[in-house]
Amino acid sequence: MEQLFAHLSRYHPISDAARQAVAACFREDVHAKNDMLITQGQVCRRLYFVEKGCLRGYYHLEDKEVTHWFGFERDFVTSFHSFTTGQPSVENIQLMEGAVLWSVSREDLLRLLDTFHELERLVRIAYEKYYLRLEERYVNSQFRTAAERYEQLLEQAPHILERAPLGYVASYLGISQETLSRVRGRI
Amino acid sequence: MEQLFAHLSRYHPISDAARQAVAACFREDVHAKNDMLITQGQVCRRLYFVEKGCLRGYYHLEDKEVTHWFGFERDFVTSFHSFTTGQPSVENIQLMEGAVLWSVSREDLLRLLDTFHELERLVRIAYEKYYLRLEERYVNSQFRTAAERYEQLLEQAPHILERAPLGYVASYLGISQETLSRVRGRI
DNA sequence: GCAGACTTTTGACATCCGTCAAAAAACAAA
DNA sequence: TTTGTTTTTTGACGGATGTCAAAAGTCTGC
Repeated sequence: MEQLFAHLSRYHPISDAARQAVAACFREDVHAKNDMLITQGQVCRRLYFVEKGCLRGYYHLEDKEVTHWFGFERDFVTSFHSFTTGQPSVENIQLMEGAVLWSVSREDLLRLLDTFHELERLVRIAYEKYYLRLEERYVNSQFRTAAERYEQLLEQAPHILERAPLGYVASYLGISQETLSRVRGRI
Repeated sequence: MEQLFAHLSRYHPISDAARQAVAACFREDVHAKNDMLITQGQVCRRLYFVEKGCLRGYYHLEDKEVTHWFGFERDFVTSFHSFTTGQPSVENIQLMEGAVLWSVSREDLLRLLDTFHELERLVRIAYEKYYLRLEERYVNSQFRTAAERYEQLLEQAPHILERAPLGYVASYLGISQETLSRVRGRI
């Protein structure tokens, strides 16, 4: 829980009152490797904070799995579309390692944002950062060769390569596993 | 200005007090076709609302221009990275048609969000929607052929094809102009 | 240490798409 | 209309990358 607060205050300071309210809403869960947090078709009702471990979000395209994000320590993860709209998730969330997660329900979160302007602001700022991250990923994928994408990842997120199998990473980068393997061998 | 309020209240209702404060901060500007709103290297200090007209954001990659978004009536546009971080913009914003824009400075906007929790919430909700849009674009670009991307655009944003030259659209889709032309001929 | 499962690499081949160059078409201005 | 400019199309070609298939490597549990 301390880790959660430490991370939250990097977005925006939190008063004691808000801190207590947050503490009352978040709950801790332990998950085993390969557990599914959310399966496609379910509604994702919770937002998760990763204290320990890692997971991935993936969807099915034709008969393949496409991993479109990884979550590690100090990341917030959820099926964002499902969580914000209440519609069934198109993606699956799977534990890549055993993990300790803190989570809050959509209703509790909205109540918190309603009560504490400072938390609404914190979330607004967090969204800004997450948006920038996604935008950067988008720009870095368009018009880049397989080799360039791999090198970019190696620079910007080497931990992904250390903790995720190549097959997942390949689809994350938008290339085939075979191409990624060859690119990697060449460098 | 009425159009701006009408659009804002689609995200979240606005009280009279907030409405007056917003009205005091936004200003109207008219721009001519091909005007540059922001050039790469400048800091983008304002957020723009498009009342009439259209524009595009693009950046340079090697010796090409890559258009990475279009803005039309009722869109908010800015160089998001520069606007939120205060760093020089990597992108250029150019008018594709003469336009009527309403804009607010970063300082005024932050003051508004500080004073009115409801506006902070409105922005938080707007960010959610913009994030989902970007995410969808991202997913729709990865692992899709040129033809699929074009068809997707034809379904989801035909107005882009009606108002932007093919060259801009091609880079927006992440393909070459020649390929887009061929794809288009085949359908 | 061995069997079975999963992951990564290697090879052969086809194809989509980018590039370069030129023609055609559309548009604008005089 | 005529002329010049910009945009779009067409053609020829090569290369990067996907696909299929099999081999090699790694990991796990008994």
